[in-house]
Amino acid sequence: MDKLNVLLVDDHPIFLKGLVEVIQDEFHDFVIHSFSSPELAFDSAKSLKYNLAISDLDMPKMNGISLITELKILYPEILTILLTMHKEQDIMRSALVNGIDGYVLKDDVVDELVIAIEEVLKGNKYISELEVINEQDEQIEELKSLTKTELLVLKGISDNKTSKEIANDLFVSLKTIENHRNNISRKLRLKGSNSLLKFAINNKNLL
Amino acid sequence: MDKLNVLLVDDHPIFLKGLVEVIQDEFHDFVIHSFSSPELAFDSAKSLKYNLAISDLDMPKMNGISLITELKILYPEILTILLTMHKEQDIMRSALVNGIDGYVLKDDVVDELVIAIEEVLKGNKYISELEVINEQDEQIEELKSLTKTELLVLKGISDNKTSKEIANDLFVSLKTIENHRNNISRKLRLKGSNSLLKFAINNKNLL
DNA sequence: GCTAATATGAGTAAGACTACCTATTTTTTT
DNA sequence: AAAAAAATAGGTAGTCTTACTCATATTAGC
Repeated sequence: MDKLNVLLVDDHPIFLKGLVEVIQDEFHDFVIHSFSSPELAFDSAKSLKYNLAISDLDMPKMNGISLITELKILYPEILTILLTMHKEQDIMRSALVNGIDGYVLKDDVVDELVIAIEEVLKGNKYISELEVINEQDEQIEELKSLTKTELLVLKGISDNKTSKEIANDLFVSLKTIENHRNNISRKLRLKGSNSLLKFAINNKNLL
Repeated sequence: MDKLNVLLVDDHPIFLKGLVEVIQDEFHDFVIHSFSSPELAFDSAKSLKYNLAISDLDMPKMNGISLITELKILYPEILTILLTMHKEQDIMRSALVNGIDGYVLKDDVVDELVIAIEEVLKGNKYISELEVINEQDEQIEELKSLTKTELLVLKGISDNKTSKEIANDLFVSLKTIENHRNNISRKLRLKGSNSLLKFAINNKNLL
């Protein structure tokens, strides 16, 4: 097997170093060139033909998908793997649409990345398994089932308002707000003292 | 100079590998033991005395501050450096309150970590982006005026426990916990419905 | 040893939230 | 137009939290 030129890009220098180690340990026939920015990586790709590119998704200025799209224009046959913190399905799907061959979650174990590289080299696609959905994620899914008014109430709660204050804000009765609270709690499967308040504070960023 | 036992903890295996490389490259007299979870790290610390501990802040279950607090109980003279994505002031302040010696942002360049280690070994404190830290937020300052038991109660509240549950945990009367809550609220100048709960959740990372 | 701080526990009252109900009006969907 | 969903509001009971007061035993500091 010939030597393969491998392009490695991550803006976190320490992570990048770990990445080089992990990959070189496993694939002795790789000639790895690592870069801490997509711009430097792309510059290098202008003068050196790469067979495989492995890039972080979230980087300043140019993101991983843009970089890989550019690289594909230069070398249409280049194989590509994206590394990311995101486990969202739509980003993954978007990655595949953009001609990415592999998609690996950053906090997965080393084995996962190795398998991904092997599969991609064989010509297959590889996508990290979706994380098991936990309780919290389920609840966030349920957020979509809330009505406009319920979301308004939840927003009020997350803004440290009492039911009485929210009632005054919305010009309705305290009892109406209490009913909304109950309905929200039922939809989100929340039980017990102040569980709704806790949820609202912890998910303030979503509201 | 004697060999130094260094404990390294990060739940991202690839980053952890990079970390080992970077540190070993620079400090040849370090005997580095790396772990992917605070629990494993702490178990190891029970049978081996470490001189320096470098840990990620955000990890599942036990966080970096808790780990380092526990390690300090075992080895009061241990030097400690926290790695984190967060540049928030309150977390940094909390780190300092908890006796952490160094605080380095994960995406900083390698040199920064090396400098941090060198400074901490000299007995100095090292904090990334010093200028961010300034004394504001009186409430968080007032945290220092809380007694041990009051902090325990506050921790319980931030862990979503009711007064009744905390009372059971600590084998005291519900009334005692209610009194502690009142004393805490007075010290932190908190007033109104569930203000203590809101404070506890919002400052969970400090407790 | 004396004093202050801490931890413990109780009494009482009020306010807030939860957890069920039922019911009417308004809006949206089919 | 009929049916479904959403918003409104009230009842009742129970739990939890806040906000005071007071009291006592233990611990820590001077």
